[in-house]
Amino acid sequence: MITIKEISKQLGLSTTTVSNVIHGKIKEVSPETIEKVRRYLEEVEYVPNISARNLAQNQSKIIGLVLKTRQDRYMDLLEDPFVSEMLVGIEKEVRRAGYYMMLYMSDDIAEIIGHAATWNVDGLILYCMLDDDGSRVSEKVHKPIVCIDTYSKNEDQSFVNIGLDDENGAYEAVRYLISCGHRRIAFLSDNKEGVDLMRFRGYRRALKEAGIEYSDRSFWMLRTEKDEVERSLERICRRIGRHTAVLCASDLFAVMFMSRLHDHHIRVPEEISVMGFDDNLYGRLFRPALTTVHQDPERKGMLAAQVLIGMLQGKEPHSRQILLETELVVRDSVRKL
Amino acid sequence: MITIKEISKQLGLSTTTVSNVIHGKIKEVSPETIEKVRRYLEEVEYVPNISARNLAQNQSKIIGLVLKTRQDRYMDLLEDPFVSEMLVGIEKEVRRAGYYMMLYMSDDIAEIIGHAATWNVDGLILYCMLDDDGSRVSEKVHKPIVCIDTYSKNEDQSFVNIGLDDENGAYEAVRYLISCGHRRIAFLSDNKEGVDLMRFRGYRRALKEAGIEYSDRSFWMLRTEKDEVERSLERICRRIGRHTAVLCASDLFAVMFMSRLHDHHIRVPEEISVMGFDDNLYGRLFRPALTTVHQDPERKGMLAAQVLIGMLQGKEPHSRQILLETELVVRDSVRKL
DNA sequence: TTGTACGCGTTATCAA
DNA sequence: TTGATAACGCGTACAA
Repeated sequence: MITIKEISKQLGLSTTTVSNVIHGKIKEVSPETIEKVRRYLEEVEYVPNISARNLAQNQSKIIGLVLKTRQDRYMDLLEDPFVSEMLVGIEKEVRRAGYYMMLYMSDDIAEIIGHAATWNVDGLILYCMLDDDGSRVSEKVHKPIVCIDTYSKNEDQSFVNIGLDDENGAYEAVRYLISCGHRRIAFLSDNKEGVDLMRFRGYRRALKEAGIEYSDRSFWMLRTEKDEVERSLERICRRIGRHTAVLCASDLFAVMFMSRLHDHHIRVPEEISVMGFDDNLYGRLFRPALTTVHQDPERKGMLAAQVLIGMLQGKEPHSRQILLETELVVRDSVRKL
Repeated sequence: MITIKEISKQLGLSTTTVSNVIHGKIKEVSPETIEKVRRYLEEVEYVPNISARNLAQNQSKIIGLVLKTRQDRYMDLLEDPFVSEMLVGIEKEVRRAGYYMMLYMSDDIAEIIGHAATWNVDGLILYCMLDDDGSRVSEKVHKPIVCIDTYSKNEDQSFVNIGLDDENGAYEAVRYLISCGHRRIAFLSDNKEGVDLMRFRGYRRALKEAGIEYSDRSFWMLRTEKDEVERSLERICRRIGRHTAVLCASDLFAVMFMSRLHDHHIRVPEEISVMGFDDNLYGRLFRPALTTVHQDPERKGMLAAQVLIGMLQGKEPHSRQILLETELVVRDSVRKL
C-alpha cells in the first residue's frame, strides 16, 4: 500500500500538496501539478489508510449497527426476513453517504458501549433495545444514536427512534375483523413488551371501542424457545374454544399457527380467521394467503440511516419519534361471518 | 475517551509501562505497579483506540464480509433467510475470536477491492461471487480470503471455498424421486450458474443413471426480476404437461411454485410432486410440508469464519475446497406413484 | 504556489 | 523494573 509520503517523494512534491489534490483543495495548486498528481494517484491506485485518517481527524466514518440479542428469544432474529430487509436498507444508505457499516450483535449493553468507543463510531443504529437500553447506551456514547422500533419508558428520550404506528396498525386490523362480524378475537404473541405491547394495546382499544369484553383467555402466549415452540402451538390449537378470529403479533407467528392448524384439520378461514402483522413473504406465499398489516422494513432501515447521517451533518430531525404508517392488506385468511 | 498518555501522566508512569500492563507483558513490572495501573484502568473505563492500534501494528482486526449483489437477481438476497442465518454464524465466530465485522454490499469488484484496501482488512469473506470474481479480488487483496458457495472455473484457486456438495445433494434428491416411481422430472431454477449449475448437473446425472432421457422442456426457467416473477410462474404452471415431479433449485422457489399451483387448483403432491433444496423455514411451514435437501447456513457461516481466522493465525486449511454434506429430508410434497 | 513540522493514540525498540 | 523516543499515515496550521 502506497502512502502520501511515498507519492510526494516520487513526484518531488510535498505531502501537503498531494493531500490537497486528493481532497480537492485545489484553489491554490497549479493546474500542471494537479494533473501530475492525479495521474500518478490513478497509476498507483492510491487508497487512503482510513485508520490514519481517523486518528488525525478524530472521526471514523463508521456507523455501528447493533442488534441486541436475547438468549430466550432468538429465533425471529434469524428466521424473519424482516431483519435482513432492514439491514439492506441501512447498508444502502450508509454506503451511499460514504460511510461504512460495522455489524455487531450482543446482549450486553456494556459490550455494545465498548465497541462503539473502541471504534470511535460516528453514529449508532440500535435494534431490539428494550426499556432503558437505549438511554443507557446514549448516556455513555456521546454520538448521534438512532433506534429502530424501540419504545422507551421515560419521555425525555436521548435518542431518535424510527418506529411504526404499531398501536394503530393493530387497532385497524381488529376493526377490520370486527367489521367482518367477528367478536371473539384472540391475540397471539410471545411477549408483552415493546412493539408487541403496542400492538396488543391497539387490539384492546378496538375491542373496547366495539364494546367487546376482553378476558385473559384471549391472549395466546406463544413460547418461542427452541424446544417449546411446537408444544406451545399445540396448546394454543386446543385453546381456540369459541374464538372465531386471531390477530397474531407477526406474520411469522401467523404462518406458524396456520401451518399447525392445517395439521389439525382446522380450516382457515372457515373455522378460524387469522390475521398477521408485517406483511412479509411468509404470509404472501402461504395458502390461504394471509390478511395482514403492511410495513416496509427496507424503508425503515433506509430512513434510520438517513436520519442518522443527517444528524452527522448537523441536521436535527424534526422529531425524536418518527412513526411510519401501516396499511391493511386484505387477502384470504379472514372470513366474513 | 481517555488515552494511555493521559493515564500514564496521572499515574506518574510512562506510556510503555501502562501499555505493557494492558497487554499482560508483566514479567518485568512490579506487582504494585500492575495493581495500581489495573485499578486505574477499571476506574476510568479505559478503552483502546483501535485506529491508533491499527496504525501502529498495520493490522485492523476487521473481517470484511462482502455480499456481491446483482441488479438482475436481487430478490433472494433479501427474502431468503439463508443469508441472514449465514450472517449470524459468521458474526458469532468473528466476535468470539476478537475480530470485528464490516458488512459491505456491492456489485463492483473494483469497489470491493478498494474497500478492503482502505480499511486494511485482515481477511475477507466473499459471498455470491461468480466465475473469476474471487480470483480478481484475491489478485489485488493480499490477505486471506474465504469464499462461500463459489465455484470457480480455473483450478488453481487462490482462495479457500466453503461450499456444499450441491451436485450430490441434487443427485440424491432425484434418486429419491425416481425411487418413488417418477420418471418425468423437471428442474426449476432461475439460472444455470454456480451453485444452481451444480444442482442441475446432479439432477442430470441421476436421470442419466436411471436411463431417463432429458429434454430442454424439463428445464423450467424462472425469471426473478421483480415484475417478471408472477408471469414466469404462470407460464411454468401451464408448462407442466406430463411431468409428475419437479426439483426446485431452492426451497424458496419451491414454495413460490407450490403457492401458485394452489391458486391453479393443481394439488401437491397428488398431481405433481415438488422437491426443494436448502430446507429453510419456508418449506417447513408451507403445507404440504416440503420434501427437500437439508443444509445448514449458520454452520456454513461459522465454518467460513473459523477457517479464515485460522488462516490469520497461520493455520493453513486442509483443503482449498471444503464441502459440507447434504441430507435428504422427506416430508409431504412428494407422492409415491 | 508549495513545504515544514506537529499531533492524533498506540506499540516497539532500546537505553537507563 | 521503568522510561524516552521513534514510528505508523494522514491532515493541517503556519511558514516560506
